[in-house]
Amino acid sequence: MASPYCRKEKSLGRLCTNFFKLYNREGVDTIGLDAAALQLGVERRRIYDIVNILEGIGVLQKKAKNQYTWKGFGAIPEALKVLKEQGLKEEFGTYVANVSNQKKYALPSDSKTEWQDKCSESDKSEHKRQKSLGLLTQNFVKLFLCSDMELISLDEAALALLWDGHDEKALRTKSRRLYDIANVFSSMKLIEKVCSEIGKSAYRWIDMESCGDGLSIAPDAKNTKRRAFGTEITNTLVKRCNTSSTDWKLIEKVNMGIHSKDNSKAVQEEVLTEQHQNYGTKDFVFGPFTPNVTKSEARENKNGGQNQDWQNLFRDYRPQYCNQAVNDLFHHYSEAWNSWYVEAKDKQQIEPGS
DNA sequence: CACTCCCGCCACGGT
DNA sequence: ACCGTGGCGGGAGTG
Repeated sequence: MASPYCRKEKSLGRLCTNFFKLYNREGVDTIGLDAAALQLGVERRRIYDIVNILEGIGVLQKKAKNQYTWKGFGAIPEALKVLKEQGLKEEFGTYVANVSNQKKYALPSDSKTEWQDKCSESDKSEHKRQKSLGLLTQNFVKLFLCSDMELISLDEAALALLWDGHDEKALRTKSRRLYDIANVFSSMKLIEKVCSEIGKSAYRWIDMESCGDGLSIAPDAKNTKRRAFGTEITNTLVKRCNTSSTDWKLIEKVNMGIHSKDNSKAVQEEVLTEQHQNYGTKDFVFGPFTPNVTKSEARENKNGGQNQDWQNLFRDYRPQYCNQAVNDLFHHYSEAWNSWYVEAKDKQQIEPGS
């Protein structure tokens, strides 16, 4: 039912986690934005945020209108490598260093635009790209990969990447995007938030190779707040102020094919083919194969026995959660989905016309 | 109060 | 016109 508003539940980081739970598995190739929004229970606008950030690090690639190709975590290392090369060429490291040393005004605006406007410019779409979340994401990554700074605060990142030399208010506005990116990255365990005693928080890049696949749930000895991917994949659809007004009716309609917009058919098909869960009630559950695996039997990853070479994992292109329990869960779902799907298909043939 | 960042308005470009 | 996309910043939530 209408749960009370909880900001954390609605965070981009959480959404991102859910996004992965939904798509980071075998057999996923194309992602439709409508379906994603429906299944994750968020507005379309938020999907754009996630997608743009993920595209920046190679996890997704735009395929067509409304559609993205899922490249998966396996694509990250290569993307990072490219970004690092670019960044080194553009001398990102020195920029951050300057910023952190001299605080403001360290970055001559012309030299900044030098690398921000690397490619052609002048044309409008390029200008737009310069301000895009995707590019900011990539530049943010470069800061970490190309400087030898252990910790980078968002302030510093903002100064390095967004400071135009005078407009402080604009800087604050643009900085909001860095928070977005940082949250997504945190949920992916690409970076980690670290608080100094002064209360200042900064981020540390997590070297993926040094900790298993970097995307799994860490053994977590320290009090680093690493997030675990749970089993709930919808963001609660409770608005900040006004309660209710969830779209479950719409979801049901789409699922049942009685939505009246012309693109409903497409959406419906998308949902039908993509969704490996089933829903129809307000409280999202995993449909006909509700997990009976709350505590999965496989739990032998104690000593990080799987921390072998994470790149090997990717080599056979089966980037999965290193966490066995989550893996098993997905395996369970896809199995269940398969059987359910076949069953449903048969039924449809028997009673056509829905 | 400062920091964080959700939310949705609305501009813009493509169809 | 309409729709997909996504920049942007107001202001709510949090510590």
